[in-house]
Amino acid sequence: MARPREFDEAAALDAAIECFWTRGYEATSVRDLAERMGITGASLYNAFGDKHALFRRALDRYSERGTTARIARLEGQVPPRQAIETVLRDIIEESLRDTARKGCLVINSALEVAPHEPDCRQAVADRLGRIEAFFCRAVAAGQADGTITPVLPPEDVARNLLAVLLGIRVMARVQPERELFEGMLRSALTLLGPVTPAAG
Amino acid sequence: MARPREFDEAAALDAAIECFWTRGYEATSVRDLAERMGITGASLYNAFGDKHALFRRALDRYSERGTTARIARLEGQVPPRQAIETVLRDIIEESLRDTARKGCLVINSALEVAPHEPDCRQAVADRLGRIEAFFCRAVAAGQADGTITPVLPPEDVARNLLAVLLGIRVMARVQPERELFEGMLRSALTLLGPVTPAAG
DNA sequence: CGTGTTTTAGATCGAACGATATAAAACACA
DNA sequence: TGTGTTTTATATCGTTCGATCTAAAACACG
Repeated sequence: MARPREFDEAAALDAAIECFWTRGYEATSVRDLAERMGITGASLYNAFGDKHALFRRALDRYSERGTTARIARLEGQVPPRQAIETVLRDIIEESLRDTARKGCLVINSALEVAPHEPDCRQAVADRLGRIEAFFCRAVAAGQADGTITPVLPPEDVARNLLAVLLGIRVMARVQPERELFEGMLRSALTLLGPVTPAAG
Repeated sequence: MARPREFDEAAALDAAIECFWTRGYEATSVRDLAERMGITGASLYNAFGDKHALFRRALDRYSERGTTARIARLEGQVPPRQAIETVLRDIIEESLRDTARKGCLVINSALEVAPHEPDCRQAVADRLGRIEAFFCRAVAAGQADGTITPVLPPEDVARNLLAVLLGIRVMARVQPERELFEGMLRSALTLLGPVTPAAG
């Protein structure tokens, strides 16, 4: 019983994601956002509240469609070792295609926004915790079915895999290089043991 | 043959480092900087040029006294394996004491500033490249004297160690936890092989 | 076809931004 | 003790910031 929205909220959020992703939170102005979202400043404030609330919406939307979503699709569908490797290889390829050096919005926000905003910090910590937990479950599953060596605790292997993921995301914003990324991954995969567990 | 400086440039730069380190580049205003540096805006611009030039000076000064300096002091003085472990353990302890979640200025700048400013990107890439090169030299030296297993190429081990360093620095800004940091390190050190190479 | 409600567009708010102009103050050198 | 030069302090400069006001436009409902 009122005038309807003239813009697609999802598309507008995608445009906001693009802005925050590329330039960061502080360097993105509300005028930048409104222009890229194809709406006026008044509509932006009417629909989303303020800049910070819009950022939270953008961060949440990005999170739902990022690595966490890929993990949900892979886990249980492919063997654990392959799931781990696929997640990290996809991030490597994405980072090498990322000529604008956007990196990952969650991890960019981890450094720029999270330390000063408790709710963003919680959201970022939650996402990274889920990734670490996935790695841990996958390693444990691989150890259970014999495809991953049980000499290391799955928690520690998962932490190294998380470090590799974070390392790739950081270097993607500075100097994306295939050999660097694949070297990080190769050594981490060594922690899983030989690919085919040679029986005797 | 003129009026002398009334402020200590080094101390002023330290104050500027503190500002950029804690709040980041964009969120730090020139007025914040001048106040913390104990000088007026006019003196700041007269002495340093503009905000970006001051940031570069601060980043350079920080870099000279950070991990790179510690590496220079350790390398050649202690066994390679111990040098690697000391560097990373120091970063872990520093991160756990870092209640303000400042992390590392170089890596914070890697995400916020480097993608958009070629000269900062070059400076950051140079610093991280030096750290990776140190890890590589240390692993190679350890392999040469038999204290590090030669089954992995030193380049790849160095890349994983760099990823662990970056991972610690990222998580230090979000959620510093000893078990996470030490788990990253433990698994990376596994790549070096057993501490005492058991003969037969 | 009014009435009520929300969204739109455009103008603009006060505050803060990076940076500068001006002139007095503090030195080196003659 | 003048002269030249740099640094200092104060008061801004014009711009942009995040956010809001006003009123017209667009719908649902009666």
